Amino acid sequence: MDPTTRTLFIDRARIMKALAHPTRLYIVDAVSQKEKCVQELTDQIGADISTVSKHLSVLKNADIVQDEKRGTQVYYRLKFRCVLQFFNCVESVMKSRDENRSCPIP
Amino acid sequence: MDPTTRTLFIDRARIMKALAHPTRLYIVDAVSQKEKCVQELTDQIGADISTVSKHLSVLKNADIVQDEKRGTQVYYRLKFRCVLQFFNCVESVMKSRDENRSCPIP
DNA sequence: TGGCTATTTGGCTAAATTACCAAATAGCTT
DNA sequence: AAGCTATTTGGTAATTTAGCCAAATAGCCA
Repeated sequence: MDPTTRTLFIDRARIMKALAHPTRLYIVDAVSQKEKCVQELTDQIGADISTVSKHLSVLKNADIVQDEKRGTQVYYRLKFRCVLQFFNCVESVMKSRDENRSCPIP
Repeated sequence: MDPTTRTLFIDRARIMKALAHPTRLYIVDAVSQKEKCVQELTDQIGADISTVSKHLSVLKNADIVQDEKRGTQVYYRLKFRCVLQFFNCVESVMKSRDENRSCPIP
């Protein structure tokens, strides 16, 4: 594979990786409707706040979310709405898996 | 977070994880146009064939690709075209990163 | 300034992922 | 059956990731 192509796919994977964790997918969903601060998200998720903060920084480094400091709080919101379309497709894939799981016995 | 929601996001993440690797993203792209056998993909990728085979099985277990054995060869093809839309969005995200990287000096 | 709240960072351990080699399996073909 | 080709599986070492705790930082407000 030529170096340019290689780099392209490495870069794409970097962004996909940022989305490849349940907590981070939850965050994307949560901040898509309305900006949320770290504490709010932590309450909903139920993990250590440092853990949530780190997940947020992963998403931020991938340019998937945007942050804005207001007072002592930091609010996060989704930067690219198109990420939400992923869910539709993922849902289709999950559905097909469910359908194939059925094993009718005569 | 309630257990049902938790499960939903874990399941979604399972599929995203399957897509979170440069080689696997390359494979998705490659088999989207035309089915390919393991050897063909291996030639293009330039890794050990066992490595490629394992990547393929990750994609297959996530229901992203489909395989079909013909003779001694196994052909893989994309099962859900919608996965290709991911690339468009990922490209947008990458573009925004590039734009912000420019640091004009007066 | 000192105290308070919100968030991030550092350090550490446990778990997951990846790549390669070697060996096993599967399906021709002679 | 024996040999050949294509693919998968098992084993292993190196790297990455995730989570928690503790400590550091940042911005308010008295």
